[in-house]
Amino acid sequence: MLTTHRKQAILATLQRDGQVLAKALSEEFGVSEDTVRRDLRELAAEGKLQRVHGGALPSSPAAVDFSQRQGISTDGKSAIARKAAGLVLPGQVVIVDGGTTCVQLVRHLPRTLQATIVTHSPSIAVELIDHPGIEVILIGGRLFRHSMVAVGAAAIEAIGSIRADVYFMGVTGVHPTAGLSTGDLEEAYVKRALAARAAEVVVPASAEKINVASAFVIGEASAASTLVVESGTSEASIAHFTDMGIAVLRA
Amino acid sequence: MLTTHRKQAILATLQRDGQVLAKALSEEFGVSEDTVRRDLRELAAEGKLQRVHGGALPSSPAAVDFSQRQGISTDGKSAIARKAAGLVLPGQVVIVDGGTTCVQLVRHLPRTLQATIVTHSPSIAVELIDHPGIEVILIGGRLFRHSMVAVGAAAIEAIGSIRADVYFMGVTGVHPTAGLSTGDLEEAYVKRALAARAAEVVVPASAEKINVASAFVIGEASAASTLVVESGTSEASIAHFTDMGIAVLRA
DNA sequence: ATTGACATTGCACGAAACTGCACGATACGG
DNA sequence: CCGTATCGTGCAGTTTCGTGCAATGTCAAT
Repeated sequence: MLTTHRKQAILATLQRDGQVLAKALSEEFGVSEDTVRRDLRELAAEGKLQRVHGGALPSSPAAVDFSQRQGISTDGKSAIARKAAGLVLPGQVVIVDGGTTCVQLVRHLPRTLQATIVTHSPSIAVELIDHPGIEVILIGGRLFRHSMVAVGAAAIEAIGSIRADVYFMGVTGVHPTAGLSTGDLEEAYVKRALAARAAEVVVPASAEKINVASAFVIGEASAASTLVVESGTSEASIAHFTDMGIAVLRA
Repeated sequence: MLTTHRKQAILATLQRDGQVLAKALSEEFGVSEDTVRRDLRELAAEGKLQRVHGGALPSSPAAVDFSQRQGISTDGKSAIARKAAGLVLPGQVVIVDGGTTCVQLVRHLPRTLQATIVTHSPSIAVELIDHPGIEVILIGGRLFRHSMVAVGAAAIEAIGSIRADVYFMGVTGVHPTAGLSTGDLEEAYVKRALAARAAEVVVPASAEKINVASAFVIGEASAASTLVVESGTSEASIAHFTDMGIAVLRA
């Protein structure tokens, strides 16, 4: 394992969980705690995180609290979310994934919208409390801790009785050949099941996800009928996708 | 648990409630009171809070988040919730209803508790994000708008595969003859189904619910194995329930 | 192919931090 | 005034940390 990869993984874990423990990291990567401590020290020297006894915390508390917990994120992501939200038509049945981008998306839905929203994310459900016109269908199951979405057999079974017009799928990577991917196997299964039940699959793809392949494959890139990308995305980066017949919207 | 994280959590709790008690914090974090006192002393030295006998107060009164505090009643309801939360034993499978009292309840669960919590309320699920030892099982279904809990056939079916030790049932009325009742028919069905799957049913009953009958009956009062009432509740009001063999705890 | 400079890693060992317990002191309430 | 709860301090056990050092791997120049 490359040192650089390990450091990136540490930062990703930190971003996701809000904290990391030196001991847990050493077990996860199969290296000694000394090596992890060295990494943490160096990352702290670069200002990427804040070193504390036993592990590390984000350099600025706001970084994790706002972008992860409360969903406030970059302008690009917000623009994508707004663009994607505009695709929802009154009366439609819409599936919405968990994840920060999708939380943003439902925040951009008109408060008066009449629609049915299906979700396996409690966070999404809570966001929709004050949308009186929206009927919310919650997919149950075991909650996967990191992303707080329902997964497992119960979720898959419940999904079987859904028939939706659009599915907004959150992914961690969109790659021309490796396809759509995410960081957890169980999540991949659920996303695949959801995609099978929707007439259209829309993937909000912020800049850092384009041409990236994560550990677990959800399906071919063409499983997405539409990609929503940031306005600054280069034409070359998206040419592969348009060639495959995928519609690409710029936010 | 990271020391730094614990201190942050103490400050967050202080911000939310306007005060913290050393004893309560030690139980919540699963550390000795000495450790909590040390934390409080150090935070006081940094000026982050004001140390007082028994706990701590915000350094400046203005620091208290009043908007959040409105939701946190320091009165009987909070005491009931704390008392009820204390009934949960490590390793148990616990069903938690929706409703404000139950949200309070999970907030009082120790952060280090190892347990499985089953809920049909997205709000409860979201509250449990930062309890790493708790596995959350989400019951899906159509979300009943008023109380934001899953109801309907899908919820009933999912409940059928649950087997729990305790069920914390939120009700709007507890009456000696009219029994347990709530304000919505669908909710009544779900609560009945949940009660059937738990070995013990605990009903937190704040003062305004005692001897009240709402529109839809969940079951006989004796369907509850335990009532948790406010400390000021008169002996006469609860005599009927103890006569029925229901345990009554005073918060 | 060999050599040397350099980076990376793991281990050893003393230092520092964290935690819980014991004990006496202090504050609170009746 | 007294009993109880809370507090502060000292101390020991454990965990984590930082540094020095040796072993291993990489890469380029010879």
